[in-house]
Amino acid sequence: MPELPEVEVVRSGVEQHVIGRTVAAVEVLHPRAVRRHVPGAADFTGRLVGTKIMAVRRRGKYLWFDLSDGDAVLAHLGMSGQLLVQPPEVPDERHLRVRVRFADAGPELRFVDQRTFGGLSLAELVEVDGTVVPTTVAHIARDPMDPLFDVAATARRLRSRRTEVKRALLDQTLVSGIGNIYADEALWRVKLHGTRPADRLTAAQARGVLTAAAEVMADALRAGGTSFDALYVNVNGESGYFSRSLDAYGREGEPCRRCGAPLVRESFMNRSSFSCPSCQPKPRALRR
DNA sequence: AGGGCAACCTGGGGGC
DNA sequence: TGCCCCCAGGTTGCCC
Repeated sequence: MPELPEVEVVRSGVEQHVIGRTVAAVEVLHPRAVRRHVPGAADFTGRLVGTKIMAVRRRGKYLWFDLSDGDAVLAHLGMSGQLLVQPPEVPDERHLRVRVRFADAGPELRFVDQRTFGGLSLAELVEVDGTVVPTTVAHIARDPMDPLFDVAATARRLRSRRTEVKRALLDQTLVSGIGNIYADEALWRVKLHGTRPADRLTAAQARGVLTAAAEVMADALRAGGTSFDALYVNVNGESGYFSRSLDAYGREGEPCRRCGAPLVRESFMNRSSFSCPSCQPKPRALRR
């Protein structure tokens, strides 16, 4: 499942293949892929044709293409989305949703998505806090790898949340790019249980978990992006499988790499959380 | 206002 | 073998 590192791998991979190229034709093969583009598929296609791709940018898990007309194509991979650069003669992928052909007749850009949680849309650009982003991304916070990410300020906001720390880490309006996998990894690194109340963390703990998230992401990025879902494939069609195994996520029953205790899996928001029962003790019941 | 949570999807896997 | 149910999970939108 693509989180920030996977999306960055896709961004940097796609960038080399599409910048400076003019869109000649767009084919929407599944309407759900452009459902976020409210004016509809025909509008999406019509406005995209003839524009040139100027840049490929990212914030958190969102990716967008700056266009020569001043707008942008926003892409979100959802849980199974892929952006592939493929020669036109390559047969369509089973779950191909959108195809972008270029005027130079070179490789196409293809959006492939089995579970259809992802999608593309067109948006105007707007400046938010000194950075230009698509209007539909204006509410998304800077991610931990953003050069302008403010650890101290985000830690203060984190400590003001009356919720559990893992919930807060997954809130893209507080800090973006962190999904279920990297949240568990960051919490493991700083020995905090995900149900710890955010407003009971010390300033050092709050800064620590955010810094840990950035470090986990940097490690994953160096390894080419984590993914153990065969659905995730990078821009060249190669699996981004992380050769270095994770410390917490998916390791139920396996020994903690710090203390050896078997990790446990707990249900959380209809999904799974993995943690070390010894290093990351659950908070005692708290009186407020 | 802000937190919590159902709904949106598909395919793989387990149980029977 | 086949059917059914569960599971994975990011974001939105709605409820409280």
